[in-house]
Amino acid sequence: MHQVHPALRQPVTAADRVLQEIQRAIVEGDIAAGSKISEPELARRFDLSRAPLREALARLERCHLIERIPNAGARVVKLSVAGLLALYQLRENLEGLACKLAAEQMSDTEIAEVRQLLDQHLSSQRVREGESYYQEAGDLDFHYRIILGSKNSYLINILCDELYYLVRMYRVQLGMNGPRVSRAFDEHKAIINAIANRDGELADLLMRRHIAASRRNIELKLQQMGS
Amino acid sequence: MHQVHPALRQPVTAADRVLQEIQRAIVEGDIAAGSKISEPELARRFDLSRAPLREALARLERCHLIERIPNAGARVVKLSVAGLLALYQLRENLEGLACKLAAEQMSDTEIAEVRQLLDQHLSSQRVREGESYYQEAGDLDFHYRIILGSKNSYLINILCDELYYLVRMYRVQLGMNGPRVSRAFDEHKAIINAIANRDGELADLLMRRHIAASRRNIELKLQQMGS
DNA sequence: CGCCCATAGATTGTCGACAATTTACGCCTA
DNA sequence: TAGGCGTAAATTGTCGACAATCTATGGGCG
Repeated sequence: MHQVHPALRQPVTAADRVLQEIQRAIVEGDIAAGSKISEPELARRFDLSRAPLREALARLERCHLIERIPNAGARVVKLSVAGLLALYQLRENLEGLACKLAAEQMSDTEIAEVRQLLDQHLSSQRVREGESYYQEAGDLDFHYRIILGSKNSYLINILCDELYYLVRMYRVQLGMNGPRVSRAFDEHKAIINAIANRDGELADLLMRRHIAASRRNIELKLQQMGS
Repeated sequence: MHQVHPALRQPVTAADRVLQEIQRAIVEGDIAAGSKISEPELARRFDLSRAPLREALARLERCHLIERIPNAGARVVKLSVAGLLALYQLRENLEGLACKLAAEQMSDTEIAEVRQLLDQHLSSQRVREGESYYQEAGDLDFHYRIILGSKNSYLINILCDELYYLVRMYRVQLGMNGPRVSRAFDEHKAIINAIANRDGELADLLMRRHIAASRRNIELKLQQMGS
């Protein structure tokens, strides 16, 4: 039996469970962005001691959802245009690389499975027109598959474990909707086609554009909010 | 007063201190690659309780120096050709990006400081011909400056906090020496020149080649050892 | 003889309390 | 009234002990 990647490992310890709960709470804005994290309060709220809670906080810091200062506590990260640009700058590059590697590394069956996934999304999208949650989940699922397809464990770790929660936080709290939703499907299709043709260079380019378009969408929302 | 980057923050807590000690021990092979980490043993050895030690272990996992399995403990990472390739594949891309950004973001004074640093290295190299430790430290210093020059905090975090200890581990344990040492200086010079000319594309290319050359050097060593 | 299972030992995960540090408040002073 | 200082409260960091889980050894069974 081969070891599954930590990113999709199910929680076994109390720290794992509380981590997932707090992650969800922060990503969905249930715990407000910029607010202070109180260890005693969270410990009471989730009914466990501070030891596993602190373990969870360490991992939250790892995925950039909180910022800790020694002896002074932790704060939930604040969303900003500058932060979004820095994050997506990196994402464009890394997921572009993931595409290039996936074009070399993914097996034909893996590629077929991703195509099947896209067809599945397309049909469910026709039914639930404009339903942004499914789009969100479907988009993530697509990106995950490509990233895993790169077969580079360090790259997988950075994207799936360390950056994606923050990406989701921007997307959930600032919303992705409008005409982007339907276009994203076409872009996904073009990307997997390039990978199927083993054209890593093109897949890289298309993924960068895909992510840049997504960034502009959120950037606009952020600026609208700011004004 | 603005906040310094965590990468060069000095230790304030016991967990910070023991982290640095264990990091050094693993990187330099003082704690053997592939060996099991025993929490009680390390706690005795560094004369502290398991709480700060576990905090340190969490961060060691973050920079890929150990691998943990829930309820089963931690092992020091094993060096391998496959791991080296995956790591350097990522490094080429990320430091290439850092160069591109540095060409846009670094101030003229920052660039001048890096040039001064290189001159300094060159003169000290002439005196200590072939001294690999200084080369090692100097090379790291150069790369750090470029990375910090990118001004992208996520990129800085990944390279300086999460990947560089492992890079150093490969370099220290498998050694960088021979003709590479003197060539690296010239390559550094060419890279900072490209950045000074605000030619991000060239700086990117040169850095990728620089890192690829370094990889081949270590790869050779690893294969010699394996046979 | 090899494989499986049970038990004993050791290790990791979790808990509650104490120590060290930071933050908040009130007081004094200029 | 604004600012600085000292104390008190709260928070974080650390400790030692207990509970849950895994590993290893030995015995039984096919």
